[in-house]
Amino acid sequence: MLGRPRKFDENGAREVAMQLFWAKGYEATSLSNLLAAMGISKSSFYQTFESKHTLFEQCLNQYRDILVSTMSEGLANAPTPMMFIKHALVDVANDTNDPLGRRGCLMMNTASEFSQRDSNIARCVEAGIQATKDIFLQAVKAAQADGDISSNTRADILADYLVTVVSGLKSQVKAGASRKQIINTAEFSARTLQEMA
Amino acid sequence: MLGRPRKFDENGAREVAMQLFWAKGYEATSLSNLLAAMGISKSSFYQTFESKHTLFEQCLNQYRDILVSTMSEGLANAPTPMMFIKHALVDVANDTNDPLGRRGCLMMNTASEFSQRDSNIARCVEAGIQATKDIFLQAVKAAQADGDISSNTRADILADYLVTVVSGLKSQVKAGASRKQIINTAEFSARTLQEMA
DNA sequence: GTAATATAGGACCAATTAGTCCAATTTACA
DNA sequence: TGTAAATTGGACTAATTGGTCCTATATTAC
Repeated sequence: MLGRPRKFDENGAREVAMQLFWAKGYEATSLSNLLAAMGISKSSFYQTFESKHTLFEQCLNQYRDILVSTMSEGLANAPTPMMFIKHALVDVANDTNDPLGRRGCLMMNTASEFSQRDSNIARCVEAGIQATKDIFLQAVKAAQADGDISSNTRADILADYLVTVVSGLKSQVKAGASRKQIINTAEFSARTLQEMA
Repeated sequence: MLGRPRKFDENGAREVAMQLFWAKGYEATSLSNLLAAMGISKSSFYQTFESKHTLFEQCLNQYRDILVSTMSEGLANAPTPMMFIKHALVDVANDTNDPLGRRGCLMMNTASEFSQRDSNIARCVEAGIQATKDIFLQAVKAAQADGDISSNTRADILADYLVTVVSGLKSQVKAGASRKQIINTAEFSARTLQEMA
């Protein structure tokens, strides 16, 4: 470990970048935006992160990791699997509180921005979605075992359904939906799981 | 009506532009892309459409109009309101057939790209979503009157739910979901409406 | 024929983009 | 003290962006 040590915190800088990409998207986040927010020089940027595109991939992976571990912990710590599921739905309503919450989900935003033109990124997003789906799948199976959800419908179908509804809710928030509306939709969706024959 | 008449079809050119914006998004569609696809010169473009931004707004409105009238006709021509609703859900699966279908919904794409930074566009998108919601609201009320959907849940909540699920399905298609998966989710969602107490 | 308009093409512009490179400086450790 | 590495800042590219403007030409109505 020779030479001058790095002055800024690489992970911290990446976190800042992730927040920016999340709020504005990849293209709309210029290099100048990044440098200003990260508080480093262009030279340091390229030496540390190689390119804007590379940094973005790292941010996307980091977002996925945080999302997956947050959900995993949420499931593990929830009183019941069903309450985890219900919380995952209803909690989206809290995104309506401040403009920052209206950013949507970085993975879905990324799918929207360029799943069509960058197969690398597309695969990354698909893997991320699959990871969240797996957690929902665990939760559904456990809730079915508990009797909170009927076993008449296959767990994997319900997991797909949950991913779809959550991403729909996030989209609606980004498009301007009211808190009340999100709560209503989320609660109804949760009820569908509980009350379906 | 003096002078030389316009050689190209203005509406046709706008339609071509809309398809491009739909597939690639606003920023990623450059002026050169537009000119090439529309088959007109830069001079004609600016004389006819004023600016890229103006043209985009026109395309967005056109998309909304077509969407709304297609849905209205679909509802009017459907054997029953419930079958219209079910079709609206399941039909999303057809978007998985060719890459063109994986473009998602122009209104939701637009919300994702810049609902945060252009309040004009944001209002336009909100109005469009409201318009589709109104059609679902009609359909739900009619289906409730038919007894195909229980009246235990307020119709407007179910309309919000439908908009959310459809936009979630479209997102999933854009993110790479399989046809089978979309069908499963769509059919389950339709069932929730029919079987909820 | 003339006025009015649309056309294509190209010159031009100012701004921005991501990215490279270099020089000067700073900081550590051996 | 010397070497390795990280720092900043600025000069510099090459390309692209949306947009303006001008010229020359074509096509119509009157």
